[in-house]
Amino acid sequence: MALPEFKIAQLRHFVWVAELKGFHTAAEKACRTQPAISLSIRDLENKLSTVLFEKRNAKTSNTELTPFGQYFLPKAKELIAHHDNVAQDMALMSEHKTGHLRLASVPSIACRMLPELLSKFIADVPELHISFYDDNSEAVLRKVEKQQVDIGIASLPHEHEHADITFTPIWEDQLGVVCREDHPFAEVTELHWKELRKQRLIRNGTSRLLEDTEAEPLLSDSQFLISNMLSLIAMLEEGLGITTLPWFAFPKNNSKLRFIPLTTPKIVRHIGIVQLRNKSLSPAAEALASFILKNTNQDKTKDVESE
Amino acid sequence: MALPEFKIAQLRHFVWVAELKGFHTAAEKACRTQPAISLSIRDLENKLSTVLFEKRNAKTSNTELTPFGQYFLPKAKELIAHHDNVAQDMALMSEHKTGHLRLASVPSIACRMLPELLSKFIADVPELHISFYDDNSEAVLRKVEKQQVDIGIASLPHEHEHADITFTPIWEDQLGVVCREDHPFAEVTELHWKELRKQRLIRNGTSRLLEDTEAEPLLSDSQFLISNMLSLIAMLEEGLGITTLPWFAFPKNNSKLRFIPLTTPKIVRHIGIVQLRNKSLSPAAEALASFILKNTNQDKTKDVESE
DNA sequence: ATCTATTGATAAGGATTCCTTATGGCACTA
DNA sequence: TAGTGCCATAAGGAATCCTTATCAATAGAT
Repeated sequence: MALPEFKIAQLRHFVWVAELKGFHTAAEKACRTQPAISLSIRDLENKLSTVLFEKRNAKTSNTELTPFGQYFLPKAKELIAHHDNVAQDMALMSEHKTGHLRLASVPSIACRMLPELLSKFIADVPELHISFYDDNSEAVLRKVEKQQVDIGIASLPHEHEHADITFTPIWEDQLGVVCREDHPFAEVTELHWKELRKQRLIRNGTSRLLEDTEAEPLLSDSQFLISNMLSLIAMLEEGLGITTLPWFAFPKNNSKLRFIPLTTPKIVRHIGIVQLRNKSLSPAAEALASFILKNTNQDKTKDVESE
Repeated sequence: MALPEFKIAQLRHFVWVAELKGFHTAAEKACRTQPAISLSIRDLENKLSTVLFEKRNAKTSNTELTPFGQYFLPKAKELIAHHDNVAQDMALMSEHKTGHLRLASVPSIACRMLPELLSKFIADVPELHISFYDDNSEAVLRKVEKQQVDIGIASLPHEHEHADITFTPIWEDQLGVVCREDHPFAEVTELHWKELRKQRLIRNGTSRLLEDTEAEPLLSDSQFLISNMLSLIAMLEEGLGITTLPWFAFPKNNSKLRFIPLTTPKIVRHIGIVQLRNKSLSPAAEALASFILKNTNQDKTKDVESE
């Protein structure tokens, strides 16, 4: 005979009848009528081709298990417990309350936007584990492609258009000039690239944003390249020169430095969420993506213009 | 939301689709049509409120799991395995191929009938564990009452009628006289109790069967009481005297001794299966009981008369 | 490019299962 | 001997499952 296939509800009914010693109380607990429980138990007995409960001709009016039923009871309970564990686990998982979320982001967003976003996001999901990596855009994209990360935050260079990657733009990050507060530029509100030619310009990791723009000549003018951001800031504070930075990379609350938008050319990099095309996100990643989307839509451009 | 309740078949479908990488092959394996599998999976996805399989716009035409599905797969497999373990175990149990059977019997049946019966019974149930006890009828009954034993083989004294015990008679065991082959009785085919009065009668554990019969005076005539059966036989072989024994207690294949039925009074003890009333037997015990019944019905009386 | 074969999704109907209300039978109680 | 509490049974409706038939999309072949 083929192995029977138990239904979880059926097993629950059995356990309840056994433990509450009665069909009526079990029916109550199961939110069913008593005949439903009767049929359920009978079906189970047929599957096992054995009787589970003694016939009630005993003096005690309680329904009692047969030896076979006693043998079955603990196993049924274990099976139910196992099922419920899995069900609960999967429910938590699909409500992204648990699981593992791997995230990579470019440093500027990581410093400026993510701290607040992530702390809000994880506020009500204490069981969710998050692995975070920060790196430049290409590295972030690479991690996404290699599935080392579930979701990435980066800008999308043109050479990546071909890849199996979906890009959802979120932030617009405008390039500007950074100088010390006592620099003549500190007082102006916008700058033309040609105004920079007389200045001592320090290149940095973000300088290649100037490539393919009319301001490209600045790159060859430049004498310095400082790729480490902390060193760069220190040099700028020292008055060694000026540099160009995207707004998000400009350190927040820095009192010694000023950020002046570059208006000609206006260079904007679009930063957004990067994920593998044709691959669904885990519920947690999905939740984070929509959370970011929801919590940034309204101030997408304001962030750039304000302050 | 209440926890979802998975169906085992549904989980199987999921695992098959995942492992065979396709709905059609899974449907084949499940002996269902492809739409059935589609619906089954969709139902599961609704329960989990998540998608399990990537949409098939990928270049590879194989259906692939989502990360969530990958996380679910091993758990689903474990749950199915657990279920099947229990189902298999219970199936074996209900076919009495496994489990534990505790049996007590009076020694005569234990020696004369059970060896053959049990060896036949266990021939095709190698996983069944049997615990066997032999003792006199009262002790057997006590073990049954105390549920130290699932089933007993004994005769039912009158003082036990009241108890919660069911008795199914199987064998009729006739009392007879045992003497050495060179004794004058050895040649006769039946005896009257009065013929024993001139003999040296040895009492034994079974002698109380004579109580409440017209042959009761024999008990007070008797000079010896030997309760150990082996010693008793040795004494008889030595020609020390004669005794009364039920036929089943008379050692099989003993060439020195003879058994002569006592015809007046004809004393018969009924031996049968003893079990607790209102308590079902385990499948193994049930099987043994009906096995014994089936394999002894036809020669119930023949055993007593023959040889 | 068109055709074909294969894949999964969808719709509609029938079959099955599940659960309900109503009722029956049995044992214990008063 | 009627009453009460328990489970079993019967019959009908509701929900579920599974089928056939069809669609839509893709990949490979001609």
